Order: sequence, then structure tokens, then C-alpha cells
Amino acid sequence: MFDIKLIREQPDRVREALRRRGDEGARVDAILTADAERRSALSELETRRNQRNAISKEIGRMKPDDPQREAKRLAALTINQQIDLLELKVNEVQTRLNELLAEMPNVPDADVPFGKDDSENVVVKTMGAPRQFDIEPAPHWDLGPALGILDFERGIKLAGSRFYVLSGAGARLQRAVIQWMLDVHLAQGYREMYLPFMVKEQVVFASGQLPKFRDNLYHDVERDAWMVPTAEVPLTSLHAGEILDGAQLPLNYVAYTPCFRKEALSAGKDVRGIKRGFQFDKVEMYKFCLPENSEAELETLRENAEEICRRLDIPYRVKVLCTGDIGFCARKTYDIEMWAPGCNEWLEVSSCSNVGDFQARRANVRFRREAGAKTEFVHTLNGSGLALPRTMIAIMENYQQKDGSIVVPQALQDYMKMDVIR
RNA sequence: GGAGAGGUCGCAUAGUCCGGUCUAGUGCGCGCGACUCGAAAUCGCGUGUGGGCGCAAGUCCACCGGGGGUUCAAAUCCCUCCCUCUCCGCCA
Repeated sequence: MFDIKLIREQPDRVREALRRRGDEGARVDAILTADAERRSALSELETRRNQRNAISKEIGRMKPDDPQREAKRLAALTINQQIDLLELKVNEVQTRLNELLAEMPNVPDADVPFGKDDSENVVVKTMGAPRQFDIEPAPHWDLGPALGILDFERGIKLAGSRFYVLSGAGARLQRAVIQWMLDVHLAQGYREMYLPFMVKEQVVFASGQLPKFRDNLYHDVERDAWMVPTAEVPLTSLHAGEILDGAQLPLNYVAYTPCFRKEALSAGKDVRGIKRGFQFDKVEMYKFCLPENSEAELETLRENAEEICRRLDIPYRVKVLCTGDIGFCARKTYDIEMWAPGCNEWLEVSSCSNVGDFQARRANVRFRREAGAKTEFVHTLNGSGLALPRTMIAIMENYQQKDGSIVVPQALQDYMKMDVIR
């Protein structure tokens, strides 16, 4: 949620930030208008309430048979009519203002490069050299079925297009990767969490997926239960409504969850393999930190995600997203992409974002620097560590051998209790 | 799913039957101060959140699980929803 005070006090700065995102910024004016209306109506309302409360108290102090009593009662009645009208007005304006604010994206950091879309994201580093293959490296959609570890037909039989089944060593490999990733992040200082995979609408709103991305979410209309599209959603609200102790920050969490997303199925794009589906697994890192530390924490978070790539010994690169591609909630985002020689593309395996106080405002997560100090909003950060299907793709394609077998990466051999999938 | 009991200012509780003196009492905790060489004990004062107006001091409004209603006035009365606990049933 956007800070109304920032818009009120520095509207030009906000307009400029929106412009960098490719938004014309007209809603800033709509917000300023609604805010002014709200405050003026609210002042009036509170004055009337004050008068009404005073009269009520007078009546309370009177004797039951006081001749003035009826006149006072009627005076209060008149004021109440005005209160009713003002309440309607305030509620209407407040609702309008909330809707406008709920759809305001975050302001990108000053060092985020300007750009119109994903073609203008900037590669900040590339690590590891692509392996040289004697043969043309096969894509995972050929490798997996050939080894009997990836079964598209049965996935489609069970759940339809875009679903698949991992079988035998394929299923074990994914479980090993999850376990290993969690262990790596534990060692980096994160606390492991097991979370609900279905959450309330308010929780989805708090992380910024609602109202804008309603169409991408699965939910049960009868129960107010929304399938999580990422562990970021429940983690954002883990401390919703709480006032944290500033001395205990940062709080670092890591959680494994499945993720459910209604993807737009466009023919010809990402249709093959397991790169994109309605259901996938992910290990997610999340931080609650002091405002002054969030920029540094983003670097740590990115580094913690990169460590997974390095320890798997898979080539990867890091991009900083430009203003035109950065997510709704984010101030700054790094994407990490692994090289997949079979599909011949860079796969986004992680997205690490500093969202500042954006989600903390929506979820109302605050802290105090010391006892008695004013409450402030925490800053939050989230980063995949990592997304499973694409990590699986990268492992399969980078570690394939001439005979179609797949070497288990060194880091995973103890977890898999095998060194080659054949 | 059935029956019952509850949700009050960090925690624990009072208040709810009989609406106004509740700007919610008390204890604990916490903060400041007094006493003390220091501490404990004791004593005094203070101690919620959000919002409006204001340079500020301050002041006003709202909040007793959520929403709605009755009333001049609601923690208190009415309706409704949610949650928690106990017992029973069912169940991986």
C-alpha cells in the first residue's frame, strides 16, 4: 500500500516515479482530490460527533423529569441527521481513496535503470561458463521421458494440459533439491517455516497480489480460501498486525511450498516441458528488516540465492529489472537466470525484491526501535531460493551425458544417495 | 456435524443481568522518579492503536473479536458473522 502522506507531500516525486514505470500518473491527482475531500468531510463529521456526545452527556447528568431534557434530545436528533449524511460521505470517499491507493505500484529506487519492458533489463553479471558438449545437448522434455523420470502423458491424464508426473529418480531428485536448498538457507541464517497453502483474501491483498492479479489466482469462493501463488503471500502476513521488537530485526524466513497460478496459455510460448505450469514448487526466502537496512539486505538475499546456483555449478546470470518490467510491489528487483543448454535459453529461477514498506503497510507489520518509541513500518524483501521446475531443467540439461544419463550434482549426491540417474 | 462456555487497553482479570458517574477498575509487567553506598522491598507518577486539526503544547474523533441495528447515549440491549476452548460424533 502506498503511503498517502508521500503523495500528499511530494506529489511530483510520485508522478515522476510512476512515469518511469510507464504510467501516466493521472491517478495521483485523483488521489489528492479524494484525500482532500476525505479530510474536509472527516473534520466536519468529528465536530458534529463532538457536539452530539456533549449533549448526550448533559442529558445523562439531568434528572429524568428535567423539562430541558426533551429539547436536548431533539437537538441531538437533528445533529444525528447531519452525522448520518457525513458518515455516508466519508465512507464513500474513503472507499474510493482505498481503491486508488491499492492499485498504486511502488516507487522504483533511483538506481533502477529506466526501460520500457523486459528487453531493457540489465545483465549485471554472468557467472560460470557453459559446458561444452560433444553432442547437441537434449532438452529436458526428451531427456526426462527417456529416463522414465518425467511423464507428461500421465500428468495430462490426471490434471490436463501443463501437468506432469515426476517418477522414481525424478521425484527423488526434486525432493533432494528442496531438502538441500532449505538446508543451505538454514545455514545462511533463515528460519524454516511450514505454512498454510490456502490463505484468506486479506492475506493475498497484503502481499499485493490483490486486487490487481485476481485473474491469476485459484480460490474457493465459498470459503475465503486462496491457493498461494508463492510462499511470499503467507510469509508477508506472518506478522500481520504485530509490533515487532526492532532489536530482533532482521527476521529471516525460508519456506518450501507448492505454488498455484492461473497462467495465460498462449499457444507457442513455453508450451514444452516443465518451465511453466499451473502448479509448481518453490523454496522462498523472506526478510523483515529495519528500513535503513533493506538495500543492503537485498544484496544479501541475492547472494544467498546465487549460492544455490554456484553450489550446483550451473552457469547463471543476474539481471536488474528496469522500471518498465519491475513488479507492482517492488522498489528494486534482481532476477537470477540459469543457463539451460537443451532448451537453449536462460531460465528465471529466482526473483529477489526489496519492496520497502509497501507490503508492510498492507499487512500492518510494524516495529519499535525501543520501548516507548513510535511504531514504524518494517521493510520486507522476498526472493526465490529457488523455483524447482526450472532448477530441475537446468540440472537435467547441464548434467546430461552422451548416453542420455544425468549426473547428480556433487552437492546433491548425499541427499540423493546416488550419483548418476540412468 | 451436535451440545455448552467464552472473546475487554502487553499478560491476567473486573465491568455486561438493571445503557449515562466506564474519558474501562484492579493486579502483574514495563518506564521514570523517591528512598539506598548500590540493590531488593516499598512509595509516587506514568504506561494502547489509528486518524483529524495544530509550528508546538495540545485537542478532538474512532476502537471492549468483525459487521449491522435500537437509542439523545452501547463494553453493556438486539441481529448476524468469525474465532477460541470443553465434551460428543466423524476422520488422514
